[in-house]
Amino acid sequence: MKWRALDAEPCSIARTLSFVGDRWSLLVLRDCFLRVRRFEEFQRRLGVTRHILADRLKRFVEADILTRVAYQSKPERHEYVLTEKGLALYPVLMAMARWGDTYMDDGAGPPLRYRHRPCGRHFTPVMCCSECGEPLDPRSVIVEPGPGLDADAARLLPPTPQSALRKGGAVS
Amino acid sequence: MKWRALDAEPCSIARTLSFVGDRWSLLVLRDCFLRVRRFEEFQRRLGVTRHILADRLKRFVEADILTRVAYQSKPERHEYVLTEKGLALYPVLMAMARWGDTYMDDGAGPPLRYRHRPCGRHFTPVMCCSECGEPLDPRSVIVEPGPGLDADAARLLPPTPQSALRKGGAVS
DNA sequence: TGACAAAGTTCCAAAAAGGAACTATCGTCA
DNA sequence: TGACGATAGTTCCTTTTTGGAACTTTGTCA
Repeated sequence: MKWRALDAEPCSIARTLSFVGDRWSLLVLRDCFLRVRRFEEFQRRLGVTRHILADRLKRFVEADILTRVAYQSKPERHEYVLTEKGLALYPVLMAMARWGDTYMDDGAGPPLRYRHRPCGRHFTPVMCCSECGEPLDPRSVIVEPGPGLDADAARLLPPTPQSALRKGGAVS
Repeated sequence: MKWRALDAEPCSIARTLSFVGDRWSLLVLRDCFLRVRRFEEFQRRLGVTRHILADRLKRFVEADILTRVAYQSKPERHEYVLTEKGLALYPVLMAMARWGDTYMDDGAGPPLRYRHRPCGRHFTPVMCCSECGEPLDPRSVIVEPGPGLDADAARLLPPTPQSALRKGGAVS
């Protein structure tokens, strides 16, 4: 399958990956969330080659994930700022940070900690159910076809009734 | 920067990306969460070339994200099942699904819907603060150095005091 | 005038992915 | 017995994507 064809797949994960499923995209966005805004600073921090960085920034701007804002003229200089659509990728990055903190810790503890301004405490991000607020367990989630799933694409569905995710896992 | 060197970066997102930051890894895992377990079925569903699939599965097994379980002998056949470490990547995938549902909807609505078995309702995944339970807004999170951040790596930190994430965003 | 900075662009070599065919083991069926 | 199918890979070659370094452009500052 061709790579950029992913955005036509009837799967929201595949569509998201058509933007961020490569070596550098999410690291560029991580830096955006850390208030990095300028080409040179992305390049210095990430060590990515310049033409890859230019390409990723261009694609993000085209996708309205970043906007290019002039911060001076003569010569014209721009910086890259997250849009609302870009800010909405925050849970993806926090989920990765959490996983890395848990499983890729080198023994020294997490490199960064996060403090929640409203409650004032250090926290970890937890993925919760929008309806009941409980933390999500993959074994407690039932996947169902949605309105955007055409008949042909039903191959993407899991078997019914849904089997256990693993030996000993919960079954309906 | 060399790609696999990412796992040595003092950043949990970079370390996580050293496993899942490529074209196919997260799609393989998506299928694992949909109860796909066998080589042929991954290959058929994803359209990925066979040697890439073999390589990704091998790497996941080596990383203890999947385990290889025999389901018959003569000839020996194995299937791939998520470990706890692999199951812990669920929030990453759900965050991507949510973003795709929101921003990559082709007008037909989401391809899949999720029902939370404990409360019985369709839900969307929401990233929340572990301490107060409120949904996270990137503009309300303060990033601080953690114990795993050596002095040299402090370059990864954002400027202090932390500037606004975007024009009009909240500032401390 | 010459050095410097920011933001790219260009060129070539190296690595990774795509595509198709090939291999190996065993069971089944004629 | 021998062909065929299923499963799970492996091999070979081509195309695409990255890595690395140098080069360009526009304007400031000493």
